[in-house]
Amino acid sequence: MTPKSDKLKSNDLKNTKQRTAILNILEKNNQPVSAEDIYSVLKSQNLSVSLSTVYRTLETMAEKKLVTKLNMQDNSKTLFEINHEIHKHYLICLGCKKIISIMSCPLENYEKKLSEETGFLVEGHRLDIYGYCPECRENMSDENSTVN
Amino acid sequence: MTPKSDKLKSNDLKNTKQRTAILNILEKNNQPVSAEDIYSVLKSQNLSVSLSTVYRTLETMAEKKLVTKLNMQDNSKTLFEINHEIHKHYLICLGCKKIISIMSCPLENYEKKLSEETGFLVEGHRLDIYGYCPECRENMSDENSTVN
DNA sequence: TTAATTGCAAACACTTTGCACGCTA
DNA sequence: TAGCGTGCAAAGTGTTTGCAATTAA
Repeated sequence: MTPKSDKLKSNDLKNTKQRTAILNILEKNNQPVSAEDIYSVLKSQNLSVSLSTVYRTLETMAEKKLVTKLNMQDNSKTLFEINHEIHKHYLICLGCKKIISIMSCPLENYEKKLSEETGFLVEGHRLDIYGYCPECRENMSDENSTVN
Repeated sequence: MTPKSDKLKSNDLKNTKQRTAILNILEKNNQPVSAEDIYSVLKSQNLSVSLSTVYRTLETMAEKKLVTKLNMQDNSKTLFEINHEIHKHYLICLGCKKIISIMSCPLENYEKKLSEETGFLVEGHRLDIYGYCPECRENMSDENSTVN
């Protein structure tokens, strides 16, 4: 029994080729991906999985905490990534749209302070940092390079 | 000339009753509101403004930096608020969905550090904090109160 | 066997757009 | 009166759902 089927089984999910394939893709990506992204990869692999199955699978896996659902502020598609159970934040490049995970979190003490000051019971937070990655910075300083 | 028409004029926007009305609603609200919210208020005031005009106006005003566009992570409707030109963060109550602005920002030094460590040129960030407001905490401790 | 899972197409919610008319400057 | 702004209806996009057929356990 492969670790993948274990993962499914232990969450009361039947082990189907669709789910395994989707889980595979998520595990191979260290970047959050959209349902459509996954669907495209599956298609290119000639694995027939319908887009609605992709959505349903991702939703189910999110409920089971196998994956994490992310909505970026540009309100484009919802992104999904394997849940590594690690508190993370994201550096989002405004140039190439790359998303880089960062594991450090500057907010632990702040939350405590905030809670004391406002009476708000803090359950969690979402921090995304926007800017330009080193590669895009380089391209920017190159006056004549094309930017879309 | 009212301050409102000034605001529009100085941004090369014609002063129409629709825009004034929308700006009014935004200014009265210290909570971010959706296009639909604004549309409802307008309707209740018997001001005939179509929903598409509300969307178009908000979009235009966002371009002119008169309003700020917010997408919350639950991927519900886009919210808008008057741009106070103040760097803010939001406390979002998971109980009553209320959104509270906070003016302090714990991240200034962190951004600098991050930039040094990663080579990422930080342009900005988005921080939302989730939890329960004092009122909802109270309701929670009240075992028999109804929660939706 | 039988309940969970899937594919398909249709429905959905929110938002955007094309076009003819209206109104501001 | 020129052209920006508006209303309407229709189209778009991303996502969800109903249902009948399929498949894992």
